[in-house]
Amino acid sequence: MTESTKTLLSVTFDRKRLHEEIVTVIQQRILAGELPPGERLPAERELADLMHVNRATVREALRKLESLELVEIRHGDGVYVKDYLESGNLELIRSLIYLRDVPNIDVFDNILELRRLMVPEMAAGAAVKRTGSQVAALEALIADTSLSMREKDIALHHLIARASHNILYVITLNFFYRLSGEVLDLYFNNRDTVEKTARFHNDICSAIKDKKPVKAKKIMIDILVYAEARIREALSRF
Amino acid sequence: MTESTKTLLSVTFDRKRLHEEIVTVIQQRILAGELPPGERLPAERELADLMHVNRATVREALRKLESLELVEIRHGDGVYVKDYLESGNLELIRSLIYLRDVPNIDVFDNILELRRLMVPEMAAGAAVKRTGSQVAALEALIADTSLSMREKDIALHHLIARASHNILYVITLNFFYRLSGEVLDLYFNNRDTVEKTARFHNDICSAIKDKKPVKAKKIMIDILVYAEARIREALSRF
DNA sequence: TTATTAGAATTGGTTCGACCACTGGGTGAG
DNA sequence: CTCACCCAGTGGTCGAACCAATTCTAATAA
Repeated sequence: MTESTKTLLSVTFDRKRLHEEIVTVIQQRILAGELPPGERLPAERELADLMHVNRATVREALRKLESLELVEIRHGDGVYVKDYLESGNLELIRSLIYLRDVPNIDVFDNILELRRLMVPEMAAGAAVKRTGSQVAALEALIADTSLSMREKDIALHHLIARASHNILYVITLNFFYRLSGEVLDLYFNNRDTVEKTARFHNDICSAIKDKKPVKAKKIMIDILVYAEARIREALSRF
Repeated sequence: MTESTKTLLSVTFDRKRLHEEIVTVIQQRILAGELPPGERLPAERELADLMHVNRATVREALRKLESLELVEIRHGDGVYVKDYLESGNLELIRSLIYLRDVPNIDVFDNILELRRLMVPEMAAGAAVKRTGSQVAALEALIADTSLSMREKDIALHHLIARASHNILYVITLNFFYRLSGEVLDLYFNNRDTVEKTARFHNDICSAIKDKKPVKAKKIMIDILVYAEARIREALSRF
């Protein structure tokens, strides 16, 4: 009996591991501003008592909060809240979206904005730097009939990111996709979109193969504009 | 006697906490490809024996590796290596730069490339969305004489990021700065640069105040091009 | 009185040993 | 051969103890 709460955008919160619950509790309080930067958290032993868990469990939670750059742990001193606007990690965005029960649309807009800036540039980079084998991989992917259009689309973006030879594009793109699972379901649940996507795959692949960065960029912008319109449309239904 | 190793770019590795050393060891082996994706790590108890530490310490290390998305921990099963190119975290970039003893210049180029794409766009966004109080904060910062030019520059970029009203710019920019501490020292250790920076601060501030996004973007591109040239110059001396 | 310093109290870091909870695979009943 | 069950292995949590770094306090010396 796994207690799991499914929410919009398919971010699944599995309340199983105890230390994860502790992370959630403290994280939410920090992001909500209840624990302002500079504030000192109760001692580990005290937190353990307060939350009725073992100190080791609290420590594992603190380890996570530390790697999110939400707190700073000082040996012999204590645990202090950091200003996430100055030190925060991209992973925080995920939590920020779900701060309240309702997804935070502003943050989602921020993500789409950044995506629209980066992804076309990434496509242009791929059109310049792609290797022969990367073109082959793209063509093989497009020819593959065993995948759904959604899987294909994600894999294609991943290949393009790698072809751009900039690992930051690869990692950032993964971040975007990790955040938008369920939205993608809505997006590809549409005959028009599937057709358009297939055409897009062929076009972008050709542009990259032919080393036409400007063309690749334009194609990417077009599909993103279309996709964003669809996504906003789907989101507005909530 | 804190054992601390200072390296280029001022990333300081303090080998103090035991669990952090364990993270480093395993992380390096994963990034170096010795532990390929899908590979199963030894059991916690076994790792503890191998590294001559307690299991609790190993667990804290695994917690960190998990939040770096380098491994997946399955209750009752084991710990498995993930493909960091498909799941990795931005924080990984930091480790990737220092995989070998020598900084990885390719990754550094990747960062500069992304910065050059994002920061001008961020400036343009700020010129459109900035509030009155944000302009006031910018002007106050420029007038402040108690800060070094370096501190001012970082603070100014931070303010511009916030004025862009896109939290992803804020967080990504922090990431860039966290990565380039020592390079900035080299950069601002130059009279010409300091003068140019002061002028830049005034120009970009005016453009944002006057709501001239195109102008703000151009100013930002100019200074970035100049800065990159300086940085590469400094780096080439190593 | 003021500055210094030794030590006590606090807090994070690590260790040990035990038990719980989930998984996967093997084993025996049908 | 199939399936249910069980058990060994593995991660998750617990409790208590001790080590190590920091901070605070109060006694001491200038």
